[in-house]
Amino acid sequence: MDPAPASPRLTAALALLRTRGERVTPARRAVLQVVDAADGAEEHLTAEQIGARVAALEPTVHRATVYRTLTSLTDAGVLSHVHLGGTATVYHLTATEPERAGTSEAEVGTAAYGHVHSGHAHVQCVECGRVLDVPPEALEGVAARLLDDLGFTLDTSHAALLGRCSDCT
Amino acid sequence: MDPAPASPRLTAALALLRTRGERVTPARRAVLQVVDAADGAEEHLTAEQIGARVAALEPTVHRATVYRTLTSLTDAGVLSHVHLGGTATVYHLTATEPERAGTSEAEVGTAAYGHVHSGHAHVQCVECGRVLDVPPEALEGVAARLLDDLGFTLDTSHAALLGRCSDCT
DNA sequence: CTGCCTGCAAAGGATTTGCACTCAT
DNA sequence: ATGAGTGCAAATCCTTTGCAGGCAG
Repeated sequence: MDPAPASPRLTAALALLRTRGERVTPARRAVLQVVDAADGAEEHLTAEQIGARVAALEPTVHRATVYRTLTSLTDAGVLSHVHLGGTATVYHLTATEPERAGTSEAEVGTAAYGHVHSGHAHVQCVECGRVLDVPPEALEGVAARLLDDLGFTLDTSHAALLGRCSDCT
Repeated sequence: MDPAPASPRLTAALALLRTRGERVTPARRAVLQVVDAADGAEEHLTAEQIGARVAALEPTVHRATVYRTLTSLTDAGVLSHVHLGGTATVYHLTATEPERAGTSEAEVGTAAYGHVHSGHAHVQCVECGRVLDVPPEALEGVAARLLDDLGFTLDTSHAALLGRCSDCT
């Protein structure tokens, strides 16, 4: 009856974690669960926010542990982070493989573009802070050019571009 | 005999400052002088670094004042900042008009951070931290697309893109 | 069992704020 | 003169670290 009995991505993450020789503990499970849930809701959480939710979910887990966990899980490749607005760093599960979000993405109408995960790039509104996902292909041109001209390999999903969203223009 | 008797840009900045109804004080002069000097050297300074240099230049100016000054000068439009690597925020004079830096830029300096100025976009190497300038036009494609699809107005010079430079690939 | 991971608590570093005073205008 | 700007110092905020004990493997 629970809506999300055990996200397949969460399971995969835990498996990967063990593969990497890391231990699976309650704290790590809680962190991954929180991040996975946020991913599903297209939310971008900072270390602090993750800490808060973990605290709500598993009060025995200490803040410090959350920070250490985020670091080790990222090192292990289970988590990835994106730098937003030059200020915040948000975490998400490292998408092992591109998933097919059932939703009809590609739409522009409302707010977001598509979903989180994989190689998405991000843009953030400097006014309202909202984060929008951008299909990686949107940056292909720049990426190619940077590689050509500067030999610079662009990581399209590591940092957010800034600007103003339609609501704040 | 001083190498930089009084940078025209510094003078202009001070003038603009007054125009905006802001007062010209020793502290602000010092901050602007430090930032202008760094600009000339194609350096990117964080608030903290600016604070350090101001302290060396004008020991009576308090750290807190530097922070407040950076904020007000930015609000006044005299200074602008760029977010690097998603972590650091660096300041530079707002280029009132595109200037011709005598130096042969476009090239990657030696170590540290590189470059500044007007509408340049920035890319930063996640490995060595080096910052490269990118002509704004390189992002025109993305910018157009974001505006079209999302109504998002991209600010190409506000945040740095991340990746790996040729040396660190 | 062994040592990786955790809880706790205290340290740390960067930025901010209240308040009274000073100086630019 | 008059209030924007400043100095000082304490207060925050977020994150990290040293240690001893506990649990995963």
